[in-house]
Amino acid sequence: MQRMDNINTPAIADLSPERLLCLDIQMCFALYSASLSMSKIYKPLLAELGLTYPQYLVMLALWAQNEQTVGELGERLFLDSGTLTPLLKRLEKLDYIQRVRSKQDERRVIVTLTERGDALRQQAVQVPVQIAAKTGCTLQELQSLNEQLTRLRSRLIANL
Amino acid sequence: MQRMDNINTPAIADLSPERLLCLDIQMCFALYSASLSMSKIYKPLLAELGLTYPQYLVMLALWAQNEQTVGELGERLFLDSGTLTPLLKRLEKLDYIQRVRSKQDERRVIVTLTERGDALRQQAVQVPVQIAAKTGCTLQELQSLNEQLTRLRSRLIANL
DNA sequence: CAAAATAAGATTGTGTACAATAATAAATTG
DNA sequence: CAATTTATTATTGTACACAATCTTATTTTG
Repeated sequence: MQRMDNINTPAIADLSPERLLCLDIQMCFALYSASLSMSKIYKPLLAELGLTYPQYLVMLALWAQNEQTVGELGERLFLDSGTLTPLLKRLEKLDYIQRVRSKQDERRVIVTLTERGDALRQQAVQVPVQIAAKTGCTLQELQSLNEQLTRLRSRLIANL
Repeated sequence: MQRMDNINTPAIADLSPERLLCLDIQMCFALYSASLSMSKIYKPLLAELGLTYPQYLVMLALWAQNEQTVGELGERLFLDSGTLTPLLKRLEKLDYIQRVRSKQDERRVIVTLTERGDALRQQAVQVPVQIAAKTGCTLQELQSLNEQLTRLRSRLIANL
């Protein structure tokens, strides 16, 4: 059943500017502050692995699929080379990854896990277990939030 | 009715590490990337006001209540002086705020809107209207996300 | 094939975030 | 009341984010 002319869901446009302003700001701020709080929760756990939160995301992407170009990593993580290049250089200095220019296309830089970077995966498995306890989320909440935020992100990116 | 022994909501602890890892990571990444996408949506609109997104949040806090100390702003926005001090200096250079040491307690710095900063409010009212269109959220989504994210943030901060 | 256009990363500059530390002021306490 | 402790903000250093620009390599096109 498609949505009918809906009495229970007033359109955004029908709200008073004040109410709209209030809700919109609240949601955006909730998003912003929840995201910062989340990275603070991760910080001490990731510090044991020598990683920051964005570095952890890159490692997750590489553990899921090794050998990706900078561009591919950027597409998956929604980050550009200005963010990734220095971050990847730090991961390289830690000997978690290797950066090698492609022979087929000298413009591309291929990022590969080192042995040490691959081994780190075993240690990293415990991270989300400890995080889950700290977030105090039910499975429903995790799933629901994940879906809503992913949908939101899609719409935002489509309108950039 | 309090939650009973619930067949429909398996506990986090009952999940396999793989599934937990997957969900947890997805949610955290969704949060992180949605937050970054949101600030990208705001950026061009706020640029017209000469503001960054965190600066906009500070202005919103001051429009809601003028004359706040650095500490009070930090408590509302979940930011510390290391972030706020340079940000406030930039807002001061823009002549949107004033920073004055309290006479009663020389440790405190009181932040006040300038005439220009107060006037900016009129221009800023249109921002959330334009944002709402771009987010493509229903009222339900805004409310639901706001509540969920605020609850999440509370739990995260309680566990820092 | 040479010139122009496009693509992929790197670099530069600005502005957060935040831990750690410092500097100063106020409050507490022996 | 002097010494210690605590509170408030500022400073320093590291690491993102990202716009704008640059460099180099590939692709397209006349």
